[in-house]
Amino acid sequence: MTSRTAGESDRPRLRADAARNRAQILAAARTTFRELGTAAPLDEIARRAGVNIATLYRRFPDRNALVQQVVLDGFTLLHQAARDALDTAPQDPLAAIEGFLLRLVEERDTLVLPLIGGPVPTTREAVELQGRITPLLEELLAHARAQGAIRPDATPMDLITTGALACRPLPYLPEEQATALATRHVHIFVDGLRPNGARTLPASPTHEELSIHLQTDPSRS
Amino acid sequence: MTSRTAGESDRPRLRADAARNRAQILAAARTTFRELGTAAPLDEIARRAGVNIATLYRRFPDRNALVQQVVLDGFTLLHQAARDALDTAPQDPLAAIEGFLLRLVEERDTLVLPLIGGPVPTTREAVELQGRITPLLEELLAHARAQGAIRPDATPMDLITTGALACRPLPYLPEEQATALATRHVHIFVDGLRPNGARTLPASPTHEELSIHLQTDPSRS
Amino acid sequence: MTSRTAGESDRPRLRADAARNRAQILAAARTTFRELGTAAPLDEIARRAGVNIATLYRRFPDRNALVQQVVLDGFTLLHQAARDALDTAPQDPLAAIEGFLLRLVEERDTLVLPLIGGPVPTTREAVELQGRITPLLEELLAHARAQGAIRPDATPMDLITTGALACRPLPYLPEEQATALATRHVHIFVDGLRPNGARTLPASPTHEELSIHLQTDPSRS
Amino acid sequence: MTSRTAGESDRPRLRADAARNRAQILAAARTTFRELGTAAPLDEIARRAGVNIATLYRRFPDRNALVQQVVLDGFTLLHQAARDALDTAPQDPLAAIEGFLLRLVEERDTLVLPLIGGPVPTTREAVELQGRITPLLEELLAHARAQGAIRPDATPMDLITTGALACRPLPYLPEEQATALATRHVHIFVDGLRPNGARTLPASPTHEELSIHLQTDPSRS
DNA sequence: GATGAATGAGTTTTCATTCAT
DNA sequence: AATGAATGAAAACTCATTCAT
Repeated sequence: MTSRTAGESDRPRLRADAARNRAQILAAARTTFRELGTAAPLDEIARRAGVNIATLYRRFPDRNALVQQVVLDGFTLLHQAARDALDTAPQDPLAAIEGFLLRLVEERDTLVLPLIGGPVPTTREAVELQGRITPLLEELLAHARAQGAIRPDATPMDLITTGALACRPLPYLPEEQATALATRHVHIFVDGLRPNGARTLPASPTHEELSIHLQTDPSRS
Repeated sequence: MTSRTAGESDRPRLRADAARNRAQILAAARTTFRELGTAAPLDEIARRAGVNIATLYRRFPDRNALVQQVVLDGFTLLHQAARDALDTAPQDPLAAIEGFLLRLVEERDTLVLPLIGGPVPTTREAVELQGRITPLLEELLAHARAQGAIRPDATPMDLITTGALACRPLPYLPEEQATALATRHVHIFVDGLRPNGARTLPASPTHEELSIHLQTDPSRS
Repeated sequence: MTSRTAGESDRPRLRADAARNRAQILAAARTTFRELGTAAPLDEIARRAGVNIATLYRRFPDRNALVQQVVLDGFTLLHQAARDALDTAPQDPLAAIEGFLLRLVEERDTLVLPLIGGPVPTTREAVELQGRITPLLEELLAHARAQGAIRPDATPMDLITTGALACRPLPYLPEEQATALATRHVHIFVDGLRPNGARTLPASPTHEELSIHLQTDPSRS
Repeated sequence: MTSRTAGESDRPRLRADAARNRAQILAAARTTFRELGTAAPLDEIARRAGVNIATLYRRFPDRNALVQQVVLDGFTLLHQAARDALDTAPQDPLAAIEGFLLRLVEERDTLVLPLIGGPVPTTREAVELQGRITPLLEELLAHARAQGAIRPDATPMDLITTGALACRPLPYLPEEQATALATRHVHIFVDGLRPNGARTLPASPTHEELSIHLQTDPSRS
């Protein structure tokens, strides 16, 4: 991945140093949001990025602008991961699903915010991107179902839920160990997706039901 | 569960009204920490508990004292859930494991903090309790292995990781739907624990490796 | 000095435990006021006295009541010291003056407040007592002047100023050393009071000028 | 004295407006500490300095940083006064000593804190400066002794004690009258320093004994 | 008479945000 | 474009005071 972030193409090209600062701010924002939540002090983010707080404000006029860019970057990655998984799905769809989930775990530093539980995306770009992901996952599952490689009642929401959960920070563990644990978790989960001996799953809320609730932000965090 | 909270027995008995306030403060703290993180404003907790902020401070001299009591209460529940699961393990050990995980999901309001990723427990009581949980889970797994009901490489840490992940708040969803999604997730995960067709799991960090890192708190949150 | 404090005779006799508490509160108040000023937390005084804050409030309805009692006790001591000095003045008036000042230094724990720089006395009793002290000191000086034992321009205010200064806490020094330094200081000062080779002193504000200003309290401290 | 304060040279140069604010904060701190003690509300200091409380915090991260700078400024003045006194000592050493003490009284607004009884200096700079003062006073006394102008047993500590006492605020008196009283006091004290008829002084704690105790701060005040 | 408890009103400290350099 | 500086507003924490036991 390059240092340019999603959605940047609309904007006038930044001076080299400004672009570097912007990237550093976003990187600092991601790790800080992961550790302290999206209510984390902006000072702290600026400090970690090595820039003055006023520089952060010049790039992102308010907290939400920063949060939304982080969200958008996350959705971009998520979308890309789903597309890439779809490419390999015809050969081994379950491996493709597992690869998709493991990639989310690996890149979860970039993904803190966009999954269930993150802030509601409010930019047009992010909302559109979000809408394009579920169909891709549905398609991924369709491949697997067609080959009898998966229990028939698994849904895109189950994959998103798993991504959301497995990407959550386990903040008191070093990266390596947290990744190892999350990887094992995904591994077992994917084994549970196989059809042999699968029990019937309890009912899932529909995507529509979920969407209704994804529009209101209960808090700043 | 009674309204008395863990560890209270050491302390001089509180007056009835004070005990009520204390319980309300802890309940408010749990929901607030879930929603806003452990850096949440203490005012907010006091407001939700219906007491003055100074009353909160009288009971809990600083934020950490409150956090630690919430952690302790969580470990108490976790310990009890493990013990109860062990009671039913002889009949159907996998059902006991699933019941254990689903109980954590159901009672996750009380469990926000004590699992991996929560604040490091610093009180003697909490540390002791924490240390007693892994052996119980090991015993639970031993039952399942003895009956050939589970893949042999699953560890207590896998169960704790799953509990930690599945209990994480999905804050933009109403309780009911979040519970439904987490329940399905656990269901699939438990199916993945069965031995038939299980692939070999990647390596797990050992309990010792993990313990080393659970002693330092990178931040207040 | 007994454990009864000045002005107590007006009040109904206290129960033995209450009297003990009252004395402990006053002792704690004196040391606390010396260390932290009269704005010191009343909690702290109650804590040092080993009683509940509400008990302090029962004895002294507000901070000023406590301060005034400490002031009154101080004036009582000051008055007594002046009277005692006067008794020995005929033999050696300069020794009497020195004895007076050194006694103030020794008992300065009880004297923190009543001298120049302390809170303005507002109770009738304290004001009366205060008014009786200057004449006693004037008489003491008259003896000394009559015997040619002192420079003629020294005034009661000079003695009070010296008492006020020498009684000030030097809080980072242990009692013993602070007393030693103050004792030497008084010693040298009294040598400076002798008439031989005395230079003329600069003008003193009159007692009347000073009195005017002693009626307003610039702050709570 | 210029508007720059001691120790500033280490720091990056402040912007002109910031330097002005800093000086105003220190001036306000000095008068406020004199009146209310070092536990005085920092709001009050900010208010008197005409700046926002947050501006005060930007310059001085906590109360102690402010206190220490005031201490340091005081030591700087004290050191300078001792050096200046030494310049005039050869002609009339006793006048030099008296001038030294009277200068402290006159400038006592700047000197509230650094003498015995003030907060223990904790910065390297202040400790060094403090250590350089006693030898200067010893030299001053040596001149006086060499000319037979002073009682032989007077020590630097006696001068420091006198400075400490004479500089103490007499807060219920207007400056002018407090100065007049302190001036008379110093005058008499210096007369007491002369050798003629001097009695032997009681023992003094040594400088070493005192130093031991000057390293622990019994309280914030 | 004494105390545990509660609270309202501070004071301290931090943070988001804007402005001047 | 970036930063040092300032500030108002919020949050953390303390204290004086009163009440109920």
